[in-house]
Amino acid sequence: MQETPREAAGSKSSANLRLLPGFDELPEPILKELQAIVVRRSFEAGQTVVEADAPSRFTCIVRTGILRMQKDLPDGRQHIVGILVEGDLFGRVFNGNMHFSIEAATDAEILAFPRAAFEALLLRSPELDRLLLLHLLSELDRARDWMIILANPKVRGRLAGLLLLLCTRLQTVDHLVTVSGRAVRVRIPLSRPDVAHLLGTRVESVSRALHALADDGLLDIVRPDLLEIRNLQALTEEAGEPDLADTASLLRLVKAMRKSAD
Amino acid sequence: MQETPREAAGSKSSANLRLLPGFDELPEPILKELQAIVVRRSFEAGQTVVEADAPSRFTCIVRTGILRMQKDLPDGRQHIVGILVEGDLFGRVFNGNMHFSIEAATDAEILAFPRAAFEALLLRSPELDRLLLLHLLSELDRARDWMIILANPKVRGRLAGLLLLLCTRLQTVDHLVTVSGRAVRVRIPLSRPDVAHLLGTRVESVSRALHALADDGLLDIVRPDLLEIRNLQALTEEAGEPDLADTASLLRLVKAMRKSAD
DNA sequence: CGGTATTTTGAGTATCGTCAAGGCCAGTGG
DNA sequence: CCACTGGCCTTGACGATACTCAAAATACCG
Repeated sequence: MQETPREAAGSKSSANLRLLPGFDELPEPILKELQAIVVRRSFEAGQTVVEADAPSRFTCIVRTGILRMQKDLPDGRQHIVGILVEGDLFGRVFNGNMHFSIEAATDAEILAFPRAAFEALLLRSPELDRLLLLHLLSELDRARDWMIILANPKVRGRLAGLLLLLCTRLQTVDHLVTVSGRAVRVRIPLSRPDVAHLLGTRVESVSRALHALADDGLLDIVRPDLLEIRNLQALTEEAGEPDLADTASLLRLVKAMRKSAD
Repeated sequence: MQETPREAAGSKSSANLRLLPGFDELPEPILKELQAIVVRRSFEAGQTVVEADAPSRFTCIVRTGILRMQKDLPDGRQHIVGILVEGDLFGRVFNGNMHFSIEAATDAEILAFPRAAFEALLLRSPELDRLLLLHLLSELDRARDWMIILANPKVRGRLAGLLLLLCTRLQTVDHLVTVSGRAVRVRIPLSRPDVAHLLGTRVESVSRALHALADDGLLDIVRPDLLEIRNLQALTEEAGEPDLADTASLLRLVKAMRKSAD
């Protein structure tokens, strides 16, 4: 929140917190209080949302768009350690600063809760507290899924893992994942350098791996940032991640494909 | 907790919870209640502590030894996604099963809290709840540190990152890290296959990378599992992780080296 | 339609994975 | 006490993969 947001204020009605995952189960008074302190902020692609190691004055939830979580190195390079999408939560609570900076990968809108007020609310509401706890647990699981993807020795495998992750995570987001005919369309909301960095490789290798997958018929490259996955099954095998295959959300995707194919 | 522990019971006096990080700040009555429900369990190296996707009946803290967190694949292979050491916490709370299994990498002792009782306590004690929250946050940070290490394109760099991580994390554990003269001695509590798997590579490459670092004078290999790091600075450069260098704990190490060298 | 940024392709080299053989150490049994 | 054995770690050789640098092609934007 160091940069000046393009648009500052947020009215209570503008952001219906109840629509956020999990928030619909919070008791009415807590929701009201949250509504009272929330501020909506907009960022353009490329803007810095939070600087690393800066005292975090807000706890935030992503409303639209995609953010990049990264570690900045003194020499100017930066390591991407994750992406944040709709419904994701970030910003420290209680103590400590974030060790990572956050940038808008696309134009984005976030809901910010002033930290002090949020923490006070957290202490008073076990439900909110529990919501946060559960969110952190799933976040942790996802970080470990990343580790598995990154531990794949071949770029092809890591790329396949990334694509599957995008399929499962971006399903509910915008129109990034759509099922058309026998294929799944995915729009990749990251530039090639970002993808390369995320996978611990170079743009050239990403390009080659992607085209290799295309040559093998696993997917079509409609545009550099728009793919049509033709063989989800084969992709999970490339990723060496049978577990990603039976993710509930991926199954739903397959079902949607079948239905769409009829 | 699927396997039969070698030793079952645990007396209240046997485990002083106050010694665990953070626990000393809990209010007296909560500590008492925790003492009342805690069970101490021992495992031999190689034993399974928790099976993946099994309903987790305990929330646990590692007391001694080292555990391996891994994802089991249907074909029998397994991906290591992290290690747990003294003071680390594992086991789901509130909902969901762990997606990972946990095995003892060395002989280990854990403190287990029956889940129902622990969760009840969690709801009553904001302090305990907050302790858990903070723990999860730091766990998340560590998972992201892992991602950065794994994103290093070269095995040398990943290995360097692992060694630094071990230096910072195992400092307080057993006698795994000691400062002798101008060097830091590290005992690696993992077999070569485990290290290779963790770094997404093969044992041969680990061996070569390690000996390459030794040839360049960054470290000495006393025994395959016992290293003497001679140039911490150069190692951080290999890891491409300047941030690991100014970790408070690493600085303490350097200071200890200076003092020891005098 | 031109100019810029991004992506792709190409060629050469370094690194890594793979397979196979060799060395080291601890435990076993003569 | 010493040979034998099996597990781990290391070394060597070769092919596959990926990184590097350079150039071309494509997409993007005015």
